[in-house]
Amino acid sequence: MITLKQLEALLWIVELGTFERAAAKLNTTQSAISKRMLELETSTGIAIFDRHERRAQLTDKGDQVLVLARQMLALQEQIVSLKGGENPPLRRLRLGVTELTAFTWLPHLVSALRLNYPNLTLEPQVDSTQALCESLAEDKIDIIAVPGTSFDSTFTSVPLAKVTNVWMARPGMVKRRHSLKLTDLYEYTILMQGRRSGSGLFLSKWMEARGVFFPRTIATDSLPALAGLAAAGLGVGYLPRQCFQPLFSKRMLAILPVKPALPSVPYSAVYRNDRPAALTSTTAKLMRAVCNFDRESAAEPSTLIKP
Amino acid sequence: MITLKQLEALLWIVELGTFERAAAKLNTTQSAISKRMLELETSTGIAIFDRHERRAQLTDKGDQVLVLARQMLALQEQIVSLKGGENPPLRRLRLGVTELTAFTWLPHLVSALRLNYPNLTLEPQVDSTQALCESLAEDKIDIIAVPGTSFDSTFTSVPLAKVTNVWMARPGMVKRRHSLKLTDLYEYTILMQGRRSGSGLFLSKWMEARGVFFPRTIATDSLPALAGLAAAGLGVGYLPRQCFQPLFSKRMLAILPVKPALPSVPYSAVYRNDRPAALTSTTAKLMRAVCNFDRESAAEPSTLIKP
DNA sequence: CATTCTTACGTACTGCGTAAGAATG
DNA sequence: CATTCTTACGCAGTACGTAAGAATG
Repeated sequence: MITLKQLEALLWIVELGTFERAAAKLNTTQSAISKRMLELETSTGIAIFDRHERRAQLTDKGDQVLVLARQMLALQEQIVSLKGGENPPLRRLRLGVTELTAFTWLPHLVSALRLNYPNLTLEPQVDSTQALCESLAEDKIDIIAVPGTSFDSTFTSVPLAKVTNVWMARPGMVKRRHSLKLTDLYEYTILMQGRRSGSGLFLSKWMEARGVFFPRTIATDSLPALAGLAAAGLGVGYLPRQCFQPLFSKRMLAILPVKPALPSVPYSAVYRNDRPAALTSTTAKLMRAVCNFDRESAAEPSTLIKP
Repeated sequence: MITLKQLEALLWIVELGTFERAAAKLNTTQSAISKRMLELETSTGIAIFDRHERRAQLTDKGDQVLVLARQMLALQEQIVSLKGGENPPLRRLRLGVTELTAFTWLPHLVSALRLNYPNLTLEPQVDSTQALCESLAEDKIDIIAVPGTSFDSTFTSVPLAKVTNVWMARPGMVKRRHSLKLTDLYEYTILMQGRRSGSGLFLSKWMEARGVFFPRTIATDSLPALAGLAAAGLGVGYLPRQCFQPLFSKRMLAILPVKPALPSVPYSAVYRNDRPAALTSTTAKLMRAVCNFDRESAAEPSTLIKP
């Protein structure tokens, strides 16, 4: 096990030239310094000193260790220096969501955040999954809610709800009411999300892997546009069930019983590990709470805007 | 004293939610984990966990500590991973010197480096002190030899020789041969190095501080130009004694016995702390060796070019 | 009352200091 | 022979494990 004491000793040995002087600097004995270095070498398995002369002569690798040791000790000082400094109160949260989220539980989330952090300035941003991920990687955004589950280890991802998509069309447009197969839809124009959207990509891959290729498709990243096209009878849409409940109840769209059902799309909240996570992690928890609540209630989009 | 064990425990507590699970992950007991955290808190003086509920709830500062802890543990892994990797052999050294050095002991240094590192590619660069310091800060150069002694703590500086400047003029140009004062030179045009050069700046400041202002001066950054002007009888030059020995012996320039003597200019070799220093630190030692040798021998510039 | 963190206490062990040993120049 | 790193050995303090206690919901 590497210890900071070992690295500190290494630093002063190099700085002062001998074990003796480093020991004096650290208020201990040469013996202790020597043993710290031996322990450092055995625990890392790296020859740090060139021992064929009895001198504190660094090897090339020891030199590289030294560089990293300096960085670690600098971090240690940073931790200690946190003691004094006051933390500026949380004031800004840049959150990124996809269009689907913006339609459904974003208003809920905003209300919940306002309750928990009255002084918080929210900067929501609606964009494609791809763009959101890039913004997060560039540290231009603090937390995003996107389709997908596995992310780089430099991020933390919290699973949210799964989004269920359904086949829908204008009532009466598709003749047979029961047990449709995917191939039965080949004669229609298929309306679905583009591949820049995470859900669209997820489902496109799933279908490709099973050899399902629709002859005519219209792909857009705008959900309202797709819904409008479907309601206008231009084709069959495969869209998230949750956000079009009002269109179903008004009989402007009907759900088609297609089998097999395509898989539902898992969403995750994702934030960086290398930033303070106090705000982002609680936001992620709030996201999970509000979107699970939503899945059960399935309220109309319009009603969600009220706090 | 902060230990890596403590930080590792902190990481897993946050990752897994409870002390219990962190203990299981680290093959120890909750008790040990609890004590590591208490010790971390007392040693840093920072409240890391919010203790008013019995939960592993980070405070804002604990959150900031976590970010730094992640970085430290990442560095630890980097150190361990050094074990396997082979170090690419040293092959390139970008060294920056001032004009004076280029004239005097740079050839010596190059020979010495060639002896010690036969496969080394040298990239010498001659520029003003200011430009060299900037290049070093931007990591465009590995080591520089410049006037000055105190530098930022992110650099290591090794003292080299002191450069002695002397007043010189064409023989017979200045009437009185003994005990000249600085004010006696006011009637002549003074030839000295510009303020972009470290030595020029150093001496200008020294003279300013003592109220010495020469009415007519010519300042250039080119030493040969100054020497040429002095030899041509255009004025009195204040220039490093070392590099014009041949002009003295050929009676083209004479040293003026001006008192008080201006201070000699200390030179240092400077290199970054945040890069492997194996090559740069030995280069600095070689520099000290060759330039001290030079000060005693005071050989002609032309003879120094031979290895 | 179950979960979860803290405290108490005895133990094992790691790291240290003293002092002697070995290697280098 | 002086300097400098390593080894040996006994000690002390630290960190740990078991087990009980306290606080929370």
